[in-house]
Amino acid sequence: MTEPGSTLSGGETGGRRRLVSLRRREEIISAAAVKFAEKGYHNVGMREIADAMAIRSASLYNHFSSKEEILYAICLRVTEEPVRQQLPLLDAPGTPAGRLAQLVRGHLLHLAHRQVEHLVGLHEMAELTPEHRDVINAHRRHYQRRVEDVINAGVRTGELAVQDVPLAALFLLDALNGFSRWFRPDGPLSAAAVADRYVHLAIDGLLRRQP
Amino acid sequence: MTEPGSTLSGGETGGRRRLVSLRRREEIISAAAVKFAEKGYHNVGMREIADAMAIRSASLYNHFSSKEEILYAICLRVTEEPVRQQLPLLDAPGTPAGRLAQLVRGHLLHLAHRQVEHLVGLHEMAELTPEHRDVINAHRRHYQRRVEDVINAGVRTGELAVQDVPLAALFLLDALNGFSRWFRPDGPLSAAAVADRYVHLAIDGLLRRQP
DNA sequence: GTCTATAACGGGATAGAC
DNA sequence: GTCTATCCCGTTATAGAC
Repeated sequence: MTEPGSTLSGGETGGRRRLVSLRRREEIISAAAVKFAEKGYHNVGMREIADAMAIRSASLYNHFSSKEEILYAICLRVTEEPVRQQLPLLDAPGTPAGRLAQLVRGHLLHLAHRQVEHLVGLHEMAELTPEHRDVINAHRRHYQRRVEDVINAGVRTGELAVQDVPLAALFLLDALNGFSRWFRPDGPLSAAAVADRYVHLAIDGLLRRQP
Repeated sequence: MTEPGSTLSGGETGGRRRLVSLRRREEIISAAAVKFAEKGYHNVGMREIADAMAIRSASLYNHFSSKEEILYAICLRVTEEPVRQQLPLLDAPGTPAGRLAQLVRGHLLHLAHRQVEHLVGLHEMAELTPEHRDVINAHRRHYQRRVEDVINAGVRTGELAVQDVPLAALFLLDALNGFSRWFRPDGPLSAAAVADRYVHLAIDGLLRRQP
């Protein structure tokens, strides 16, 4: 009645049932992400994650079949979620440069919104199983490809001037993702303020829009 | 006679003695860096590092007092060494933009030359003791500060046009450092070829030299 | 779904002979 | 400086009661 198999994680094939259990999963993911970001994946035990939830470590195995599954869920949040939430910005109306500007902005805001998860996802990739790592890398490559596509579109319309598009995309995405490592919500600039300036640096500078 | 205290690591205060022992240290650092980059710091045991050197794990403690000291030595290679070897490029003759271009090139070549060490240094910072982490961060900040300085100099001469210099420096350095994560020596572009294009993207694009 | 209790394992580090 | 042998501790994960 209360749903068996809730420890099975990956597929998420089912439908609308198991509401409470899903909530619990999300809470565990968030709590674990904070700890992992703070101290590193291997310096956080299941006991410590459980402590943050005020339960015992054994109880975590009702929601995840292993510690690695928790890490995998965190990594999905910062790869699959941007694919679903940010990439549609590239299909909106507007010129390629304008759509790319919106993506850059959305990308940075997502990095700020899910900062701890991004920190974990960037640093702990090596701890995933090869199968899970492949899935994560596929999401990343998909995202990167779409960025290359819109830059190419901008080059065709003459809005952008880039010689080596894949290389420029790498340059850009590395610059953006670095943001999650140094941004502090209580710092002098808000995420939105940084986003404004990064959009200007990237579009008007790096990729050179012709006026 | 053969030097006591060779297990003491940090200071490096001494002079010219202990030649053999230093060689051994360097070999251990290199071997460990390869393993750490491959599998992650916590997935490599002292036994595995020792295996790569064809000695027993206990013998490693004649050269380093702990596993963390090995990691610290790796991190120094990619923070202290660039400060010593790359920053002098900023004191060479030439315009600010020209000197910065040489630094960008030298930075990327160093990232390629010491790629495994950079991968470790970027990913395993959390495993250092707070004291060691402070030293590493001080080197990083020093390097970053010098980059800001040369950009400021370029702005003053009118060669460069940048509104928020610290932010542009972060953008640039994040883009450059990302290179070590995706570069493959056996890939289509050599490190020098990437460096050429990155110099162009950074100086002529991002920071906009006036012709 | 959570608990107590514990199994099973591997890690870093040390002692002391040579 | 390297060896053999071992200590000591923390880890993930499981068993089975409630």
